[in-house]
Amino acid sequence: MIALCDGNNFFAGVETVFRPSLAGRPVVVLSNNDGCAIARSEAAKALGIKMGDPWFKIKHLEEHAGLVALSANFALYGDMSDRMMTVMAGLGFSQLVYSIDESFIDMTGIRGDLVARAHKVRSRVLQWVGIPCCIGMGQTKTLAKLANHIAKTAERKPGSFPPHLAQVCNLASLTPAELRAIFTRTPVGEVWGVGPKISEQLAAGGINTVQDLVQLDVPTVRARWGVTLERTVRELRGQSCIELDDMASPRQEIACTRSFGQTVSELRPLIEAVSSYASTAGEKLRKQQGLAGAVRVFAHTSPFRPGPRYARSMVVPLRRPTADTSELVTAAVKGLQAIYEPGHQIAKAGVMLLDLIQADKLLQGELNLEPEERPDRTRLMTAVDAVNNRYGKGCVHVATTGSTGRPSEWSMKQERLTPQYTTRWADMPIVRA
DNA sequence: TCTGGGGTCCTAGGACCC
DNA sequence: TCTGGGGTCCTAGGACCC
Repeated sequence: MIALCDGNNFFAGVETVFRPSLAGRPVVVLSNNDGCAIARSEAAKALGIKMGDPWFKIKHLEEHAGLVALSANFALYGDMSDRMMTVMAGLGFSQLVYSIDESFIDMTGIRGDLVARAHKVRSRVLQWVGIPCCIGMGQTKTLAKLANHIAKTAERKPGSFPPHLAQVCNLASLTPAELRAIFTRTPVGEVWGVGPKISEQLAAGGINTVQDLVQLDVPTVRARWGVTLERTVRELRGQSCIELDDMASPRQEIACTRSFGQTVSELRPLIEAVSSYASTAGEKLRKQQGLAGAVRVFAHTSPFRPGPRYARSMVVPLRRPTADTSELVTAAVKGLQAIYEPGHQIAKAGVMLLDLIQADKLLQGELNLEPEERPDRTRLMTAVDAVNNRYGKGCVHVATTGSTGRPSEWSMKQERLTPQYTTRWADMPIVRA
C-alpha cells in the first residue's frame, strides 16, 4: 500500500501560516522575476486564475478583487517543506520526498485502520506545521496520486465525490462498483503521466475518463503511445510498475538557469551571470557529494517576443570530473564565449552540470603528464561553502560574478518578497503577548 | 512593457564499430 | 541492376512532472 501526502496550495499555504490575515483571501505566489503565477489559494482559483498565468495579465485583480501577489520565497518554502515531511513520515515505514510539497510513503505491512491513521497524521501536520494537506492511498503510486486528487476534489467541491473521501481517500478500500463510479467521473487528464498532448490524442479516440483508459487493451496502448502510457494503464489496474527505489536515485544533472530582470546584449554582464549560475550549481553539486564530467551553458532571446530568435548552447567537457567552482566557472565562460554573438537581446541564460558521479566513486587512476601538479582544492571548496553558509550567499565568490550585493542589470526582479521567517535571524517573527 | 525553474524518461536518427 | 547484421553511443526533441 502506497500513500501520497501533499500540502494544499503549498506556497500560498506557507505564506498564510506567517500572515494569518491572508486566510480566505485570493493569494498568488509569483515565479522568479515576478513573471507568472506558480501557486494560488482557493480564493485565487475561484477568480479564474490559472497555473502559469502571466502576472501582467492578472495584475488588474489586485485592485478589483483584492488579489495579493507575493514573490516566491524558496528559502521559506524549503524550510517549511522539511518540517512538513518530517511529520508526514510518521504515516508509514519509508518515505520518498517526491517534490517540495509531496511525498510517497510506503504503508505496506501497517496494521489497523489506515484511513484513521492518515487522518491522525493529517491533523498533526496541520497543528504542528500549520499546513492543510490531503492523503491518497492505493495499491500503486499512480493510484495513490489519483486517490490524492480525489481527496482534494471531494474537499474542495462538495458533491463531486462521496464526502467521506474528502481529505483522506483510500482507493483500495472501495468496492469494484464504487471504484468504477469514481473512475467514470474523473477526466483522464487527471491521471499522473497523462498530460495535455496525450489527453488530446486520447479524446480524439473517444477516451475521456479514467474508466475509458483502464479498459483499453494494453498492446494497443503500447503500440500507439509507447511504454510510458502502458505503465500508467497497468498501474491504474493495480500492477506496480514504478518502484520507489527508481525514483530515489541520485540526480543525473544539476541546473541553474534564470531569466534576466531585463534583457542583456553585452558579453561582460553575461559572463557575470553565467559565472554566478555556475557557482550556485557547484554548491548544489558539492552538497550531494558529486563531481561533474561536463558543463552545458546556454543563452537565448525571449520566445515570447516577435523578431529574430537566438538560442545556442554548448557542452564543454571537463578534463576530469570536478566540483571545483573555479573549474566549473572557467568551463561555463569558455562555452559562453564560443556561442556568444553580439547584438541579441538575451532574456535568459543558464548552466547545467552533466555526467554526474559520486565523489567516492572516482576510482579511475590517472597518469599525470602535466609538469605541475594541480592542487586538490576540495578543502578550499568546503571552507568557501562553510563561510557562505554562515555569513550569507555569495560572501566569498569568484571575481567574474561581479560585485555581489549590488543589483546588476541581469539580476531578477523580486518586488514582493516576504521575510525568510524561519531561516534568517533578522527575519524571525516576534510574538507579543 | 510584462510569460519560471528544475527535473525525468523515451524515441528516433545518425555516426560509428566489427 | 544487384551491397548484411548486429550492436553502441550520442544528440535532439518531445512529453511529462511539480
